[in-house]
Amino acid sequence: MSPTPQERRAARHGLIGSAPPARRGRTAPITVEAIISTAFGIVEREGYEALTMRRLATALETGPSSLYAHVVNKEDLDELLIGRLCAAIELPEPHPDRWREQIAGVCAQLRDQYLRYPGISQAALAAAPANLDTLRVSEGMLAILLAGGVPPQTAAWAIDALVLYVNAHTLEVSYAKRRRNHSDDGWVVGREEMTGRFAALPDSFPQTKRYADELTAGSTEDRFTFTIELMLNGLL
Amino acid sequence: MSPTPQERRAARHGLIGSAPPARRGRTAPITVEAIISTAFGIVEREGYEALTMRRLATALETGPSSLYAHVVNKEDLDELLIGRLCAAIELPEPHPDRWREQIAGVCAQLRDQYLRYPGISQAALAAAPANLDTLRVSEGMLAILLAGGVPPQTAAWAIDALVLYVNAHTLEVSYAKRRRNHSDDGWVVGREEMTGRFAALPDSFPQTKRYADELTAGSTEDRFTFTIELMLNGLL
DNA sequence: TCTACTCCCGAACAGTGTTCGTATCAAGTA
DNA sequence: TACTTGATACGAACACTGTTCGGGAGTAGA
Repeated sequence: MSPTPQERRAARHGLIGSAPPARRGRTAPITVEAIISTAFGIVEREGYEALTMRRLATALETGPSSLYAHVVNKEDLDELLIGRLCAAIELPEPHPDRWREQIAGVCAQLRDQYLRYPGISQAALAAAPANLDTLRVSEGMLAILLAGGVPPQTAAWAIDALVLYVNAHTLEVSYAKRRRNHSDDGWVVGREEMTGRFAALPDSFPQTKRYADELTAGSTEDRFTFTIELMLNGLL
Repeated sequence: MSPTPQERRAARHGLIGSAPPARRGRTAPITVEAIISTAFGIVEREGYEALTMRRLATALETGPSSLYAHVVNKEDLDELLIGRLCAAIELPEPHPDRWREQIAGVCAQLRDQYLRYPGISQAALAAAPANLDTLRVSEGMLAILLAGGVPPQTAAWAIDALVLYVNAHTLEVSYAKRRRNHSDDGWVVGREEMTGRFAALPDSFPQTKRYADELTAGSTEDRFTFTIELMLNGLL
């Protein structure tokens, strides 16, 4: 008996490994691998919101129901995607003196991956956090922090905070970019117009008016590194 | 001519205030106020994912299309909800010596509001960040940080980081709770089973196995205050 | 050749947000 | 009083979404 998608999912969560199934009489057989790669292609080109089962099926030249032979759910597909995404993260060998830049580097890798596939952080936030691939990067980050002399309890909680922030930050950036592309409304505005709008606020916003420059300063990358460094500062 | 929903939205984003429309021949006239309050009721009882236009319409004893006379979009409705939610935040008078607890208190208020309406942080993350109500709490937090002696640029960026983390944290907690309620699968497990599962990992996860206790330690509230304090530590 | 067993997929179901055209009703005006 | 005006409300429909079911197609083994 061939594995049901549920069994595949269980195998992914556990440690069982099975041989891949043989191909059939299609031009390109539908495999979990093919599903994942075309899904990534769709997300990279059109964003995560465009990744629907139908869109994915037509990209594979088939119907939506064919996907459910290899994938339990859309939720399951999302889990596969973020697992694959985490598997691409390179974890450096922990070096006690360079723990800060090493952690920052891993976070930057995560950010780049998430931004390469816009909106996929939504799936990352919703996904079960016990996936084996996500656990791998947690393990790597934990090793770096411990090598740097961070206390275990602090390190454990800090990792959660860091990846949570990376997820949220990339999600917000993707939303902002989407809003900018869908610029049907005049709501999304540029930097200088934002400053002017802050300056034109009623007097019940004194600080916001006064520090409009600071509030709108910095690229998204600046804000990202600022926050990461901010969290890293308190670890020792 | 009565205001279209678009005009209402523009009025909310700007500073124009208009008189409420007169009521009609319904038992309870359908107003933006009624829409918001019943929407909050639905989210509080059944979660944000249950808040659909149809569900909201039937709760108001009408059809889905009737809502679009008062609300532009579902996105617009979401914006209204998080605006209302932010309006309920009490901002303390800044006290230079107590800026840390004051900021932590505001964050805790935000967290409690978000957790009271599970899943609504999703709307908060997607919403345009320039809403007047959200700007009010930003103004309040900025005032507290400045009074505490935090440099303006640091304060401005820290506020973004803080509210972003609060959003992400509450969203994750809501997801976990939903997963626990929908416990059709046996995937969601308790604390001790989580620890055991970590301990049973393959040897490629040495640190995770070794520090399984630390990784699963602490309530969600502990982790929340830890991260907030972590970020606050680096501000001076 | 016949059977068993995969894999695959068309059709349909129950949802979702949203729009269009129309009906209903209060107020203002001749 | 009769009539227009204008806003409010809503039924029906459209284009989507994820998902399930029953059967079709084709290979592998007996």
